[in-house]
Amino acid sequence: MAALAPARYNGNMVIHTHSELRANLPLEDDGAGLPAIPVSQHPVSKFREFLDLKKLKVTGERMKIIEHVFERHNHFEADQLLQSMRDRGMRVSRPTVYRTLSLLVEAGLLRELRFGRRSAYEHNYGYPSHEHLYCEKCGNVVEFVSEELNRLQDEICQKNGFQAEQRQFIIYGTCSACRQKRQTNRKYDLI
Amino acid sequence: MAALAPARYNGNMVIHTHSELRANLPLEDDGAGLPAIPVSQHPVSKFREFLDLKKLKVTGERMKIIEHVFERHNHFEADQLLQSMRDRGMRVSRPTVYRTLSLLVEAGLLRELRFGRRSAYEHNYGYPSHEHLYCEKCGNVVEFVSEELNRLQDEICQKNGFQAEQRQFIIYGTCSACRQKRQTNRKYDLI
DNA sequence: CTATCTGCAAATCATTTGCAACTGA
DNA sequence: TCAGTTGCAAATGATTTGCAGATAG
Repeated sequence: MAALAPARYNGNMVIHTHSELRANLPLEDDGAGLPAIPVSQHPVSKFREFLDLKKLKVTGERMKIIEHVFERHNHFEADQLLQSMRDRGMRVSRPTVYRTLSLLVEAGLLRELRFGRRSAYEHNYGYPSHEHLYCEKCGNVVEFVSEELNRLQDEICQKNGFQAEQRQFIIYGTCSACRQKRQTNRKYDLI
Repeated sequence: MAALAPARYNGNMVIHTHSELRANLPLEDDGAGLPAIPVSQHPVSKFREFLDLKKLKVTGERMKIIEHVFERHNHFEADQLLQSMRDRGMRVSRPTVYRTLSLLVEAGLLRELRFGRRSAYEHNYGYPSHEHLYCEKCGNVVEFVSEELNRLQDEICQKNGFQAEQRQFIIYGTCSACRQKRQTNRKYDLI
């Protein structure tokens, strides 16, 4: 049994909705993600509201970051975000990226994930609550939604007088693609 | 600081509050917990077997560490383990602690947990698989067992062709004790 | 104006590694 | 004997912080 999440998270996402909502989706997905939740405000205006409330400033850097982050639905790490912004010619410093990510989490716009030692982030606004299957071989992530899990959590929290703020349910293991690869390798080994 | 709540039993769910995980606190624990699983071998002999299989050596340091770790059922971090061993006059270096913890995880004797940035460890041999409620206010952890969750995991993995190696289900929030404290404070605020 | 930001360089902090001396099989 | 270990000091790598100059409101 390997240590927790040795593979570096590669930002690839394969999305699958748990069957309570949709029966057997193909494992490969177009990357569009789970169906978006209709929200009344754009994340940017939500963030402006938050900054206002906290008496913080709406700066060019903060706006560049949030716009970049909400362009696509994917998981990313601080460093990947920085790199991807720089690739597009947007100049921001690493500390500012970290500081802004913290604000976005505090504002409820992003959710922080810990697959491994580094923090990963994903949209928390306009995107349904979901869980993750993390492949330790290739670092891919599969998302799934389970109503049953919500129910189970409510039940457990109620019994313990616990007020849940958020949860992290990650199943670590080997994805179907990597299992097949392995199977192939095994055949070669046997020859 | 953290008063231990008594173990509580709720139908199928067995709940137990563990001692606080903060790095600055001693490794004290009440030693209770979920009911132990009967196992045929002592963890130490299991470890010896593992070392043998891997052609690794049974050293004094490794034995000191595993004996210390399996004396009590509690969660601990690498640094706490080191400190607690030193307090008892056992000399081991930090790198050796880290290296041995990795081996114990690899051998299936310990399970690695990540509540925060540091890794925490708990017994995985002779102790049932369980989940955690983590209080963000006081750092206390409540363990619980849910058969339903096992079933749910199997179902999800089967549907995704995913081979689960392990899982981490942590609910973050506020425990009942801290909620009550807060309630009390709130009353004062209102006066 | 001036409280808040930003970027830089340096600090932090858990964890890991290179290496020379040691030790179990 | 000698492959595998240990402890030390130093490296790593993600994240954070102090601070001087920049900027939003």
